[in-house]
Amino acid sequence: MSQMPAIQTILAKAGLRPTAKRVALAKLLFDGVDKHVTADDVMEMVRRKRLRVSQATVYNSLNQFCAAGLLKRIVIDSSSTVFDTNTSHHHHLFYEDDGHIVDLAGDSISLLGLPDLAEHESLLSVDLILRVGRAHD
Amino acid sequence: MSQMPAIQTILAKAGLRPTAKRVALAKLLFDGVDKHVTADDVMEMVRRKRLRVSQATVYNSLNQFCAAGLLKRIVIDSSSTVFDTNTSHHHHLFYEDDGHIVDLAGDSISLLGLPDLAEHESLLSVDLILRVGRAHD
DNA sequence: ATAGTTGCAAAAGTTTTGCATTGTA
DNA sequence: TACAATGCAAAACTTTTGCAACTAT
Repeated sequence: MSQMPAIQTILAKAGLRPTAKRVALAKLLFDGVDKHVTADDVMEMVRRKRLRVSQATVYNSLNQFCAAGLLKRIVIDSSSTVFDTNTSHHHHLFYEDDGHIVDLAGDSISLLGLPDLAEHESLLSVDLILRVGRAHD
Repeated sequence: MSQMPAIQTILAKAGLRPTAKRVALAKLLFDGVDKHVTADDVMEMVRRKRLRVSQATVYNSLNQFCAAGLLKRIVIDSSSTVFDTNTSHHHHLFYEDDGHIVDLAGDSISLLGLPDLAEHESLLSVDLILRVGRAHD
């Protein structure tokens, strides 16, 4: 189990003030276990823990965490945005059946033949999603 | 320029009745030039051509075209769904600046190290998006 | 003290749906 | 004729925003 720094430290390093709501949400997210959550998932966690955090604050905080580099926004399905607590370079296996997502180490797959970009352009990210479903046989 | 079969033929092959609205929308989309469009883009095309097709019908038709394999849904940005008239296996370059999308031939990039799947699972699709932005130097 | 945060409700944007009407086979 | 397709408006959802009250530094 990876040892996480104190929540206060995580927020401080990201330049975010450790307010009550942010600390509460960060505790839910940064517990050392990688997670993939939607805003609604977080609302559900908040409800279960009987916390008092509004939906707007959940959305705002997730966006702030993203901007600060604590979360990564992943685009899997246009129905809702998923946030990933694993911010390192990696890929995703997406199970269409139940919607769960599994991380694949970034170096486990190699991509050959990536195109050259123009001088003034840069590759911001390489997003690879493997969609998996039940075999149809 | 690739020669497209008649719209009626395309729809018939897909098992869709060639109704006036569907034919009109199919003409906009399947003109031999690959396109990436959102529902809103299609509404805009409809307006420009002074066609009388409602928003609901645009959405319904795009979904029907997708289900029939005439369009491919691509997930680039969770803000809106993009439909691709190129239904063959390929990848995407996404320019964050202006949101335009460029196709990359499926065989131009090779992926090594794709994980093995369980017996009852199958790989439905391999979606690769290269996000490009202005170089920050 | 001051600048950043929060909650609430409302707004905005995308997509779906119910239902009466119309068109296709 | 029977069934599918259409338009309209309204609903459903996700996400953002304006503003007054509050809180960390």
